[in-house]
Amino acid sequence: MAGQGVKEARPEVSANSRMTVAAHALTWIGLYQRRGHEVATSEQIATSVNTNPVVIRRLLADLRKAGLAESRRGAGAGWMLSRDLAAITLLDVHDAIAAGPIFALHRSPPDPECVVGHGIGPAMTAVYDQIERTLRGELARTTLEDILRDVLKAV
Amino acid sequence: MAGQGVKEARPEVSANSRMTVAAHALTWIGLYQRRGHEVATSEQIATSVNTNPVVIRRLLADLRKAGLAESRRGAGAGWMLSRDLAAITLLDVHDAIAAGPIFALHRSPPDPECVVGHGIGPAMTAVYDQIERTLRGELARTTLEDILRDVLKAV
DNA sequence: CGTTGTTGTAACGTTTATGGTTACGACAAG
DNA sequence: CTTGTCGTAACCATAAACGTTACAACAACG
Repeated sequence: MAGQGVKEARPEVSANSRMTVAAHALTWIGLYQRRGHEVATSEQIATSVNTNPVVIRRLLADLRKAGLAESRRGAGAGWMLSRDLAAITLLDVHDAIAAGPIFALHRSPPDPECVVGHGIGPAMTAVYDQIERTLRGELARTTLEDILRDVLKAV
Repeated sequence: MAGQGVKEARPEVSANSRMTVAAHALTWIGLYQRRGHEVATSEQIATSVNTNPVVIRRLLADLRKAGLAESRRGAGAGWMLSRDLAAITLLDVHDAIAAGPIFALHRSPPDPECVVGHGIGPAMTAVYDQIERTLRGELARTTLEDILRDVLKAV
């Protein structure tokens, strides 16, 4: 090869941890409430997640919009679940955090004069749509109750 | 609400178009070869995709590493497929472009002293692994021949 | 009615993936 | 030797998500 560059290996990390953190936070609140507490603070959750409380508040704000969590203000404030862990699926969480599609079409539209450029969009969309449907089906199969059971089993 | 901010609406674009462009490029080469041409240039492909030739060359370099495409240098150089469109699945393309996982765990490890922080990683990994398996199964079901058929049908 | 603890949210800065562009060396056909 | 194309580095731009600081809003409680 020509360059035999030192700087190869295009990274490949990315990927959203929002789903993980959201599931973590809700599960934490659920367990905390089952142990008799009224509300959980973003500070407590952030300690378990190992991040900043503001990150938790921002994420929980999205979950609240979706009707999965509620918050109370003032002194002694905090967060609680809107419904039981068993009634929240990972699909609910996924939709709540407005996770975008896995794949996307071209950034700028391909050449419409070209047969391939003209037809590739719909062709790929058909595949992507089917994959999204399957993904949603998989996510819908698992509830946060399942997750908590798994978590407690690992102790 | 307090702020009722003007700057809400967390964006949600992202998503990889690499898969789309890779499928587009390979399909284009395949069709071009069926029409009697030996090789396709990155310039021609870039015109159809509506991007820069270097982007195409970079992408095809990845596909070549995976054994899906070959290139010829010198004058009259260009790209060709290593095997027929019918023998290339979207899973092959997916693996070739080294697409990362859909979901990720925490950026920095959660609190291991906390029950949830300790067990949430393995619990979510189990779910994510199952989803990846399903995704791969779906991608393996479609070949570039299927894509081309769809493309030509739309004319 | 003030003190206090917590949410709500703006405003930045940082990191990372990807795409776009320019530049130029390597290479092979003719 | 000329010419056309790949191979790749180098750099900039864009965008998403995270991390952090700051502070107003708010409600319980003395």
